[in-house]
Amino acid sequence: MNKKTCIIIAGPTAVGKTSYGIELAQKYHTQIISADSRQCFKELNIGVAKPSAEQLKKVKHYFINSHSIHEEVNARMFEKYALQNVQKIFEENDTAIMVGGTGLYIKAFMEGLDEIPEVNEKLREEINNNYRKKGLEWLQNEIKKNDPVFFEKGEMQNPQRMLRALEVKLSTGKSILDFHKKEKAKRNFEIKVRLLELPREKLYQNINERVDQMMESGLLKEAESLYPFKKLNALQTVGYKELFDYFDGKISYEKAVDEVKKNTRHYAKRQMTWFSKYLQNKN
RNA sequence: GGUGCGGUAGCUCAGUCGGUAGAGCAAAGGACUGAAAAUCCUUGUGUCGGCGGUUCGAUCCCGCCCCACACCA
Repeated sequence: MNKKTCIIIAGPTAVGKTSYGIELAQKYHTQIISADSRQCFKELNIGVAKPSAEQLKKVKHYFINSHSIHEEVNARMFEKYALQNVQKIFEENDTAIMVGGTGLYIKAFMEGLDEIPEVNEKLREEINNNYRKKGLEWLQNEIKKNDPVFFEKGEMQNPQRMLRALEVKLSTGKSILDFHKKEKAKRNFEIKVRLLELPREKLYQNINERVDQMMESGLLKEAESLYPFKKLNALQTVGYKELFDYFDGKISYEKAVDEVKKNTRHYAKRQMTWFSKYLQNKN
């Protein structure tokens, strides 16, 4: 009996994952699960370099336009979503394709995230509000008082991690770091990885050109329509937040476009760092 | 042509009352378990415009030259 296989295509933004993935999916007559934390939002189009309507017609994509910016999407949720849908693909195919640049999501799919109990919504809000009012020092002190393990080993300058650590500790009584000791999850299918790469210079050129194309395609208008939602997590996104700053009069239009290019380059670099650590070409 | 103000890290500039220099931004590297296109950490040697002079010692003082800007002719 054939063993089911998921081929994962990963790599930095603007390296050419989308078209390569579609090519491969057509070859295997199968479907694609996107692993992109922003392309899943139906309200975000031009700025996230989503596959075109034409491309989406050629091959069915899961996790594209599947969610709204008003919903909460995260790595845990993606893991479940992707596992469920990869099984669906396997019902009719021996091969499934995953395409994406969100390293944590891919890792969650491959190895699983450790089981951590749900955190009470009110507690989360309370902690966030306190942090907003009282600042980093307050957060550091709270961690010091409540979670000595994290205080010792965690990132004590990184509010996002600290906020998460504190909510976990306060709601479970255990340090988040103590949840991280479990083994990697086993999957009942085979995983192959194809890491796409380009010389830095070429990649950066692609990025700069693509941003110019996005602006020509009407990204400014798209961002304008999303401006009312700029506080949402989904819009903490390169290509939008810079234009919001322009709308707010903080920077000029030219500066905003330059910032989009620069931040996209930084983003690509972070992806490359992540992938070089967690993924190798496995065929 | 004259006067004034400058020429210091890729960019904007600070500074050294003379002992070969430092910030921000850019750039590079790294981390990463429910915000991950997020968030955080690390990294600064450069003929201090050129040539002379003074000095034990000049990027800093003096002279000349070159370049940029502003104003006056």
